[in-house]
Amino acid sequence: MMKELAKTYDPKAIEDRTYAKWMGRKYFHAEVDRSKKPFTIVMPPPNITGKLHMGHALDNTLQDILIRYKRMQGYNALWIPGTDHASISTEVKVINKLKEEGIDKNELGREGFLKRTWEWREEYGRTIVDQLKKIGSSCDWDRERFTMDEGCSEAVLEVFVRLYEKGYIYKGSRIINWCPVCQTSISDAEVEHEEQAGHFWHINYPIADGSGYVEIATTRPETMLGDTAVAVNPDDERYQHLIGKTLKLPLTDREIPVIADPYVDREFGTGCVKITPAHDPNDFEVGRRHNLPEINIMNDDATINCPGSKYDGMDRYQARKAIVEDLEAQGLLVKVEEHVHNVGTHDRCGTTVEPLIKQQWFVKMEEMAKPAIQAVKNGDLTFVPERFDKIYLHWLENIRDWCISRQLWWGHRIPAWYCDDCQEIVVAKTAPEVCPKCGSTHLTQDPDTLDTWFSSALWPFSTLGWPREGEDLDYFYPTDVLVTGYDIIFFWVIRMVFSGYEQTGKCPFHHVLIHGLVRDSLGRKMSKSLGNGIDPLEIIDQYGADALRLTLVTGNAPGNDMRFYMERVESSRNFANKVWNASRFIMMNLPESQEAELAELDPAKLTDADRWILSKVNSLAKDVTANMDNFELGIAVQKVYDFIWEEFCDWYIEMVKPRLYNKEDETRQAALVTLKQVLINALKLLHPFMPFISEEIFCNLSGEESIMISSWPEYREDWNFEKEERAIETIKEAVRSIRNVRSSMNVPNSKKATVYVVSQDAGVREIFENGKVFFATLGHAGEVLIQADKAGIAKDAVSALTAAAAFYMPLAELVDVEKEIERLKKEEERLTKELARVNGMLNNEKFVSRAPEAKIQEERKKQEKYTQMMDQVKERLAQLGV
RNA sequence: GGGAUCUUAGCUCAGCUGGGAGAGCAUCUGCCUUACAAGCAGAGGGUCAUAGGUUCGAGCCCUAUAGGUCCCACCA
Repeated sequence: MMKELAKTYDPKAIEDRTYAKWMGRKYFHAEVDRSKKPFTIVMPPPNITGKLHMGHALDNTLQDILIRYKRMQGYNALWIPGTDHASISTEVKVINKLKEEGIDKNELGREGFLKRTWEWREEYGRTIVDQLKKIGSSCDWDRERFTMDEGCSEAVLEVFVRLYEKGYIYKGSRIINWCPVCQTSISDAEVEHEEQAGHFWHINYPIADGSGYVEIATTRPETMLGDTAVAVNPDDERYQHLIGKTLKLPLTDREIPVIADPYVDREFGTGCVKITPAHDPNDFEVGRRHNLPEINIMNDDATINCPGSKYDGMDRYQARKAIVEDLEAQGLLVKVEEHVHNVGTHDRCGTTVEPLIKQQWFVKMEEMAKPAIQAVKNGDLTFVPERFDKIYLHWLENIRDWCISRQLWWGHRIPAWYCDDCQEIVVAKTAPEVCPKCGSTHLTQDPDTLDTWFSSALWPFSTLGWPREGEDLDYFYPTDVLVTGYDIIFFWVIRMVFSGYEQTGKCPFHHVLIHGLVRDSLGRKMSKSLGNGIDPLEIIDQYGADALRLTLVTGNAPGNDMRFYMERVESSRNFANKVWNASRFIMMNLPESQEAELAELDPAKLTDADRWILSKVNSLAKDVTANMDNFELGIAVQKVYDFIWEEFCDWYIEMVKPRLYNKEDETRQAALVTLKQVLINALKLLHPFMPFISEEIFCNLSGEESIMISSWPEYREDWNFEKEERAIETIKEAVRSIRNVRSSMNVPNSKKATVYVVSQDAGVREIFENGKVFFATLGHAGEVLIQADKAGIAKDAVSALTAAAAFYMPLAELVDVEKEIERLKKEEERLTKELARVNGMLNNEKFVSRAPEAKIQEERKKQEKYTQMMDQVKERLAQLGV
């Protein structure tokens, strides 16, 4: 009985079953094993805010490729999966969900809200895990983690306390970015600058002594309610007389001084700047330098806080309008200019952020940034592609303190307690019983939680058991590669690096493989609001996970964005089908009873074709391995693709068919063994990219347990057959040339022609003698006659010429002499050009004296070849009377 | 304002350290050849954005210019 496979590849019938098999056999699980080298990847934990999108599919496909490759190479490969609590994003989602139920967050209270959020987490965390499994991720689910699980939370507390004790975490009243909608502080990294068309309002501030006005310009007139000075440049001769004078702040009854500060750019605007320390980061600095009062004029929801004024309680934009109108009414509005400026918005909700002065917790960055900068400079940490070095370094070299407290409930609560009696601050991993200063038992924990990235920053080691010492940490840490998108280098990669150095003394990973965004076919970001997102699961459902993975990993360079086309998925699916059918063909021919005998490959019985394809798959393994090691995954899989489709299917399988069909052929066994060997090796090289189909075929074919625990093909000297490679390439060229001629003459395949092969070179004749059969099967030849001269060949035979030989086919009734002359002329033209190029190079003394010897030899060979071909063409043309 | 990146076949993109321009899709012409029509065989199609430079040799390195995309930045 022959093995029968379905005619087309059906991923659905295979994928879930295969994944379940892998899980059942614990192939993804890794334990400390000192006899093997570890290879570790931590998964960037997807947010539990919803479903996986195409970006996740890409990110995890890349990681899975690397981890499967290393596992096959014999490493103890560990890929740690997990999810992120994503504090603010999740909190917003849950709030919205509650809203739909008519529940307000505050009604529920902190406890109740957290309970609901944990329920949310259970549900979405599970969905995400299921989706990761669907794409074939071979991560160790026994080690699945969550940023708010017990271990990660302990790590967070430990780090917070350590940094606090070291003075690296402090609480302070500083200007921070405030989101009036989310009602929380956010870090600099979370502010997105957006160019907006606005106005530049020029306003006169009257000088208190009545001697005139000072004209200032502002884009945010409402903030004038909080002005506490007007600044000019100390060197600005225009305004020397104003320094020290007092101005009447319009719309208020306050008077403010004119101060001199080098921050002011004399060239910009009027050269006079209103200073609002409580609502602008620059003004804040100026204010602190000059001990100016900081007047907060805004509530947390961005309404005006100005008791007693008509603007009190107004929304910020409403107030802006009212203030401009009032100034105009008083004749103080000088002019209004159109002005495009950058406005900071909150990356989660798009709301314009307000700089506000608040008590917050900060991480001092200066010291911790140093080793992270060094890491890239001394090569301990490399980015792929390299250009991201600069982005990383630039950010770190200009880093500012990190605001880590958030006015949210979902997240790690800040481990700080305040004594109700003496206001002492106690920072500790567990709640203190009494105040260490006054002994009071009335202590209240800080209500705030930590920035979600505070816990993600510890992910590479918290997931391995840190802060507890242990075998896992010792063995698997530091990890090897981090795979992530360029969009979170600032948020995450940088923070992991400095945290890794600070807490463990080591860089948490050696390489960062950066990928871009998956965009829609028009190049737009996939987004909910546009509705242009493509669900990876739908693609898997329709085309299979392997097709999706292949699509995501090909046709784009690392770090670049890619467009997602259905046509590309289809072409990936077609490749899967090709692999499937090639395998089906081979298995149909394998006799089940003799499988055991097939295992061994007897070099003595191999034909040129066998050796050629073995040699090809051998160098393929070498090339692909090199590409994998350089993280050139797209190039690697492209080579496997080309090999399987072109060399193996279109050439080798076609060449081998006559031997298979003839049961008496004494090289039949060798062909079968070679087919099987080459296919197995190709499947192994393909496995990291297309795990399901490669597993299914491999197991059917080899009877072995699983391809994912088989060994990665290595280059072997005994499969290096240069002579046979050349022989088969010569034959391929001949076949192509014959096909070409037949096609241009519209000779139907059914018309078999006698082929005369003419070459004066005995070695060449031998090659063709050995490959005679290929003219019949691949070139639709009848009889094949190999000879040293043109004896017996009809004058009107059609010719096909290659460098090695000339081929003549007497197709008298079909010959179109005009056409053949035309073809030969074209060839002559081409050869003339080629010869001109080669001769130009070789006649150039400078080339001959300076180019490497190998290159010169190469060109000489070409010169010889083209000259030969040219002679043949000329001879043939002469024969035809031209 | 600073920086990165891109400009290659009709479309989308590859092209690793400089040594004769590639793929997929699309187009055209033949083929249901007993693994595959999700296939096979063939063909057409590109002064590699522009201008200089380095080099024996440039899609690749350098400089400038134009256009696109993105990131960073406290010019009110």
